[in-house]
Amino acid sequence: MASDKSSPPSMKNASGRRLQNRDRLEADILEQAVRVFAENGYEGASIATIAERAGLSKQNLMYYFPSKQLLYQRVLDDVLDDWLARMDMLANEHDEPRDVLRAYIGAKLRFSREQPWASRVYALEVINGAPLYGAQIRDRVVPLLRKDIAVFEQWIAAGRIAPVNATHLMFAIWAMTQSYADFSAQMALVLDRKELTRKDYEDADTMVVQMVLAAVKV
Amino acid sequence: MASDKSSPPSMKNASGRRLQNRDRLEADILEQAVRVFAENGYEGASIATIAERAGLSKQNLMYYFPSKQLLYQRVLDDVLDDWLARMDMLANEHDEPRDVLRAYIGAKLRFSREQPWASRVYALEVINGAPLYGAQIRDRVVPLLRKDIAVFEQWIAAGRIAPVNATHLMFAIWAMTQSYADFSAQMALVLDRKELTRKDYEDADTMVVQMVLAAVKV
DNA sequence: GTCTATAATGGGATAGAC
DNA sequence: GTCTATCCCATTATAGAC
Repeated sequence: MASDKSSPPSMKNASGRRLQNRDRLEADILEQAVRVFAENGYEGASIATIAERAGLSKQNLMYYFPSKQLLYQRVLDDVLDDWLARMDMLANEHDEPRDVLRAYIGAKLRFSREQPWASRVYALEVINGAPLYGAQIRDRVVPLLRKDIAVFEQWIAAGRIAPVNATHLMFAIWAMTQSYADFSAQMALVLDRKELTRKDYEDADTMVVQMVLAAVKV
Repeated sequence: MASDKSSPPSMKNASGRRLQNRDRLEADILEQAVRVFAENGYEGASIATIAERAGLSKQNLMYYFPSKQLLYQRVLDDVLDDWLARMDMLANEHDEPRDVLRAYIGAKLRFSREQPWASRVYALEVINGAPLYGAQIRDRVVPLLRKDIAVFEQWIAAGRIAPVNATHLMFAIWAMTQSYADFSAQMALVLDRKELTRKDYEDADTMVVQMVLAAVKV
């Protein structure tokens, strides 16, 4: 096109291309934002730091995200989108409990390993009592947890797993898998390494699966 | 005493009494500080809020704690003092593994229930990578965890519990018990109550003990 | 869409009277 | 030890030129 001169460097096409470009920039910003929020908390994170890491000015960042709170909520939205997509189809009451539990633990641990910042941002929000995001947790996370707990209870009613407190079983699975993101700094100190290795996550998977299956006797 | 006039209202005696008074005030400040840090994170917490809740001016607070960072480190010191005192004598290789594990889980869960703010302040620091307190964790917490892990390993070597990865067993116990403080907001949402009850902690204890004992087959 | 400049606020910290 | 007053800085956010 002849009128390309007034467009940004990488915008070579029409509106589709422009949208793609904007999306790419937003993705860069969000990728840095989740890290900075995880490392410093909401108040401790500064727009300037996020902008600098994403390679633009803070005023320019605020052109894309008009306020810090909107950026933060978008970060949490994306965290939940990713996590819910991974965990959604796992609990099916007709599958073998053993296989479902293995898959569930595996998926949750994989999330902790692949998206530790996402896990940590979410954890920080929950620990603080979810002041900015409680409604979303109530509407999006809690129903999913309850659905999974209901599946556990159906298994118990059908005698397919040992009778345990399904709710606290879910809390236990959540806690153990989540901690490999949230407490990895302390774990690395105990294990005397700079950071957790793939082998550590495999050992974790073995241990957590072993504990859960032993508890429900399958 | 006749010279009481120039002293603070509650100071009725000599230096011993004055010290007691100062200690009392520091304790009030620290009690509020741990809550405010837990609810807002280090950066999100303001000296003014802590001072207001403790019933004094922020300038007056800074007479007792010259800087925010010193106050924060004192809070974490006290958290560790309390926690380490509760957990210290528990792991004795000569006792019955079953009893030691029960006592350990019980003590850690009790700490989550009685000192949720302490748990959360510590968790926030670890999640953020322990930027201000890593050295203390390395020097005070990690050795204790390693000692307990070593006891587990001696039990395994002696055939007193099933062969498991002792380190990850410890991580699992830590994660499950810790989460009843850190994630209680989310748990309360799932359970549809304003906050966790004593009964919830009892159910938690049952579940965690059941999982750990099943995993090590005792 | 990106830049310079700047407003406006909040919070940590200090000075000095009493 | 406590108070009033104030400084100083970081940070969010906006205005307006280009």
